[in-house]
Amino acid sequence: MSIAKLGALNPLETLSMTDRVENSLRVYFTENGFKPGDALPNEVEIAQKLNVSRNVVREALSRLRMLGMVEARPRRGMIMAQPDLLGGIEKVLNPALLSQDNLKDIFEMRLILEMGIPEFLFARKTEQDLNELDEILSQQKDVTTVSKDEEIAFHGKLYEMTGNDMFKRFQTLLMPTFDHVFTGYYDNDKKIEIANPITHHDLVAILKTGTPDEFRKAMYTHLAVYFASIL
Amino acid sequence: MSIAKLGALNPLETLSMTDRVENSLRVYFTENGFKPGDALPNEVEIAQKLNVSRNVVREALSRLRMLGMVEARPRRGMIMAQPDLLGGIEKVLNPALLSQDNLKDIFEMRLILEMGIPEFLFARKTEQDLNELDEILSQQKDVTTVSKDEEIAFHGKLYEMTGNDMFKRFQTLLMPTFDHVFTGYYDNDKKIEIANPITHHDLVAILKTGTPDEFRKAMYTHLAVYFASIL
DNA sequence: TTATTATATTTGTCCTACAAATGAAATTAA
DNA sequence: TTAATTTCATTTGTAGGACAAATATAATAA
Repeated sequence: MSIAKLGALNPLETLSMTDRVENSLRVYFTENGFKPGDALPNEVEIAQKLNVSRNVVREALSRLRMLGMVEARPRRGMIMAQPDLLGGIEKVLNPALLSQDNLKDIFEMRLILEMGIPEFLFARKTEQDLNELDEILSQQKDVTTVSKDEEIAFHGKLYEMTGNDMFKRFQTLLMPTFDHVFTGYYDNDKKIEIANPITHHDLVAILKTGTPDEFRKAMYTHLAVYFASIL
Repeated sequence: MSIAKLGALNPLETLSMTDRVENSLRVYFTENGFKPGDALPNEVEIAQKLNVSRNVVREALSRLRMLGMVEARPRRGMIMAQPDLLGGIEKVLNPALLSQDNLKDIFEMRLILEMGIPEFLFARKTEQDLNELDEILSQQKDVTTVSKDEEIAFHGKLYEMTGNDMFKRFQTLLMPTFDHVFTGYYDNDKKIEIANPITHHDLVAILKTGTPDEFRKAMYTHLAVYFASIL
C-alpha cells in the first residue's frame, strides 16, 4: 500500500500527560454527574489513581480552575464549581493573535447578531435605555462621520439593551471587528467614514416609535456596506 | 466610619501565584506585541524574572497551552500560537454544570442567532445544501412531532449553511438549549411536541424559492412558542 | 570542506519538603 | 455530662532538586 493510499495520515496525537489527565478528569466529572458544590478527590489521590505525579495533576487542575470548573479552597479540598462560559474566550482575545479567519468569522457573527436582536430590543427597551442612547448620540462630534469609540458605545448599548448578560459580554468579543472594519479589511476605501444612508439617529428614532421589522430593515441598510462585501 | 458606610466591601482579591503569573504573562505578551511564531523565554528564565518557582510558571503556562495561546515544543522552547477562540467554551460545556442563568442566556442567544441568519442562508445556500435538508426531512418519522435529534439535525444544518466555521461550531454551545426546551424550562406543557404552525418543511420550501424576509417571518412563527415565553 | 562527535539547552515528568489554616478529635475544666 | 481548650491530621500552595530525551550548536576529525 502506497503512502498516498493511506489517505489522511495525520501525526499521531502526542498528548502530554497533563493533557490526558485533563481529559480524564473532565470525563470523570461528566460520567459521574458531578454538580457544583460536590467535593473532589484530593490531588494525591487523583495522582495515585491515574499513576502520575502530583505535578501533572496540578497542571491539569490549574486549567480547570482557570475555567472556573473547579474551585480549590486551600487546606479544605476542592469542589466542583460553575464555569464561566465566556471566561475562556475573553482570556484568549488578544487581537494580535487572532487569525484572519477568526476575524472574518467574528465580523460575520456581528452582522448576524445585529440582525437578530430587534425583537429583544423592542421587548425590553426602557425609557432609561432610550435616554442613554440619546445621550450617546449627543456626544457624537460629527453627524456624518462616526469614530470607532462612538461606534462601540452605540452598538454596545444595543447589546446591553437585549437584557442578556452573555450577549452583553459578547461585546468584548465583537470589539476587534470594529478595528477590523476601520482598518478596511473588507473595504479599502474606508467607506465607513463617509455618510451612511441610515445613521444612528435614524435607528434610535425607529427604536422609539417603530417596529422590530422596520428597525431590522434600517439596520440592514446601516450595515449595507459590510453586507455588500460579504453576500 | 461604620461598616455600612464602607459600601462595597469586597473580599480582597486573593490571587494565587499561578493566577498572577498567568496574568503577568498575558500582559507581557500583549504589551510586547507577541505574534504567532515568536519565541518565548524559557521556563526557568520566566521563573527567575518573576521570582517564583518553576512549578508555578508551568501551571500558568499549562493554562495558556490549553487555550492554544502558547505552544511548547519539547526541548526546543516555546512559541506563541494562535489560540482557538471557541476551545475554552467547548471545554467548559458540561450541561450538569451550567447555571439556569447560563441556560437562559444561551437559549435567548439561539433565538437571536436564528433570526439573524436568513441573509447568510440565502446568499450561500447551494443545491447540495438543499438536498441535504430534504434528506434530513425525509428521515423524520412523524410530520407533526419532531424529536430532539431531528431538531438538532435540522437547525444544525442551517448553522452549517451560513458558511461560517465559528458559527457552525457554535452548535455545540447551543445544543443544551434543545434539552432546555425539551425539558420545558420555559414551557411545562411541552408544546414543542404538538403541531407547529410552521414546520421544517415549510422553512425549506421558503429557503428554496422565497426571500430572507419571508424566511425570517416563518422562523419567527416556528419559534413563536419560545418567543412568547420571553418577550 | 565535509562528516562525525561532543556539549549545552529545554521541556516533561517525578520526587521531596514544608508552611499554613482548617476541621475534627482528644483532652481538660466546669 | 457539658463546655472549653488543645492537639492533630488533612490538604492546597509553593519551592527546589533531579533526570531523561531530543534538539541545536559547537567542536573535532577526516
